[in-house]
Amino acid sequence: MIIEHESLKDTANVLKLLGDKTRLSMVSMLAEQECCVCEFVEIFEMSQPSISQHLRKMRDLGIVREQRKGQWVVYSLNTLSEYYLLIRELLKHVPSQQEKFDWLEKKGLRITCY
Amino acid sequence: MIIEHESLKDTANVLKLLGDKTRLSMVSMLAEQECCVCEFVEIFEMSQPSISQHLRKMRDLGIVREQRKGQWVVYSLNTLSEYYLLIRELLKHVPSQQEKFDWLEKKGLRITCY
DNA sequence: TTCTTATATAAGTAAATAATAATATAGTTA
DNA sequence: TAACTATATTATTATTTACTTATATAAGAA
Repeated sequence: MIIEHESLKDTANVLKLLGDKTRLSMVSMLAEQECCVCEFVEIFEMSQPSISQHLRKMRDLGIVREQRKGQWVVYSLNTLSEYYLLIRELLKHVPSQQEKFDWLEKKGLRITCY
Repeated sequence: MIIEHESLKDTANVLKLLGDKTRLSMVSMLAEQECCVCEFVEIFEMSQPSISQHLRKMRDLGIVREQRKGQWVVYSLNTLSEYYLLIRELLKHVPSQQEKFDWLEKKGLRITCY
């Protein structure tokens, strides 16, 4: 398979963005399931603006996409991103985040209406 | 193939380190050929201490290794690093740095004694 | 030994980043 | 409509990072 190279600068930008354990965990979660902002807030025990800003950075690079569903904004991995393949490969080196979803379920904090 | 997962934190640290275009370019070069410090200084038009500090960070994480050869210190990719596979995969998303070696040759700055 | 070249380290500074607090916006419910 | 919940944005601050200058170390040459 021939991979069309991203530029060095572009790849560095993606790595810098994912070189943060909160954001890396977020994309890893999104690779498993969609997730809304308030769920991230609970999971990471971090202020809502902080979560929102992490998501914005990834949105700005086109890595994730947002979709409003009623009162919630649901985020998902943007499979059409030029960096999608790179990200999928990176995530092979990150353990499953399933336990975070399990924790949300257990606490009754999972938004299940979508 | 089963990949033994690095921890999320470890992977994030590697990505943060390589999320800098100078360091990403350095490892990409080292994946092609060994290189000494003074060559990096010429290539990146950056002060020697700055180059040295970039190398140190990568050395501290075990990504690269150093080997003194006479008056020079030659760096290479550490193929025994637990992150070697990850790094190889990342580098598929970075264009070849061959032209940098070509430029060194042309300028007569290539250290060829090793 | 002294001089030169190559590299590393330490200290200081400027820029970038991540977090918080405060505020604004948008949808939902009463 | 007002009140409430979810999310985004802005401004500020603290921390981190990358670079520079100055200095130290180490090897080779004179």
